Amino acid sequence: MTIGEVSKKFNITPDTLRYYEKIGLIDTVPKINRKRDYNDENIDRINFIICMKNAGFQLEKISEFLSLHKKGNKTLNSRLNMLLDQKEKLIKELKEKEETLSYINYKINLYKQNIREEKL
Amino acid sequence: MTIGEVSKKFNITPDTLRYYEKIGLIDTVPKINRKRDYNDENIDRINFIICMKNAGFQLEKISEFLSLHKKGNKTLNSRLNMLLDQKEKLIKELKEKEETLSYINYKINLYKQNIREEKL
DNA sequence: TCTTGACCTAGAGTAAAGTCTAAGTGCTAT
DNA sequence: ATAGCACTTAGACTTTACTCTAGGTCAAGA
Repeated sequence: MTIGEVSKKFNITPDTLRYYEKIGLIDTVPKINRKRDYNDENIDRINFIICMKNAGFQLEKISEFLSLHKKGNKTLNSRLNMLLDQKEKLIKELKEKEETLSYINYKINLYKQNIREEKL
Repeated sequence: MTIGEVSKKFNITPDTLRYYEKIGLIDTVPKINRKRDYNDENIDRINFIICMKNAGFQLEKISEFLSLHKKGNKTLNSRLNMLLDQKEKLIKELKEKEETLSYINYKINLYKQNIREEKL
C-alpha cells in the first residue's frame, strides 16, 4: 500500500505517517522505487497506534508499550499494568465528560429560557 | 483570596492563573500591596473557564464566548449555538471514549489470558 | 518529450497551553 | 534585623504532535 492509500484508509496525513516512522513508532517501511510500500505488519501497527491514541495514550507511552512488546513474554505483566492504568484514566475521563455534559445541558436550558423571555 | 489560595482551590498553578489574566480570559484582578486579591467575580470566572475547558472548549473559544457575553442579550443566540455545537462534540467524544474502553477491556482480557497460559 | 502528480528528504516552523527564569518586593517570624 | 516565604514582572522556553517548506526523483499519460 502506498502512503497515500494508507493516509486515506486511516484518515491521517502522509506527513503524520512519516513522522511516526521517524520517531520509531512504526518500523522502517519497505520501499519500492524509493517509495514506501506499507505491508500488513505496518498496517496493523498503525491501527494499533490509532486505537491507543484514541484511548488517550501519548505517543511516548505507545512507544514504551511497543518496546516492551518487542522484549517478549517476560513483559506481559508490565504491559497489562499499562493497560489497566490507562483504563482507570479512561473511566475517570468518561465520568468527567458526563458531568460536563450535564453542565452544558443545564446551561443550554438556561439560555433557551432567557431567549424565550427576551421575546415576550 | 490570594493567588496561592485560588491556585489550591482549583488545582491549577499560579502561573496558569496569571497566564489566563494575561490573555484576557480573566479581567484584571484587583491588587492589595501589589499582590492579586481575587474577588467573587474573578472566582466565578475561573470556575466557568475550568468547566468550559473540561467540556473541551479551547481557551480561544472561551474568550470568544465571554466577549459575546459582554455584548449583552443580543448575543444570546450566538452563545446558545456555541453551546449546542460543543454539546454535539462532547457526545461524539463520549461515544468514542466508550468504544475505546471496550477495546482496552478486550486487550486486557487477552493479556490476562496470555499471562495465565504462561504460568501453566 | 514534457508535464503532472505522487512521492521523497532534511530540517524549520506552528499551535495550544502552559511553565520556567531572573531579578525584585514586602510581610512575618525568630 | 535578617531570613524565609509568597508574591511580583517581562519575557524566554517547553511539550506534544504535528505541519510545512524547499528542493529533488520518478513513472505515466497527452
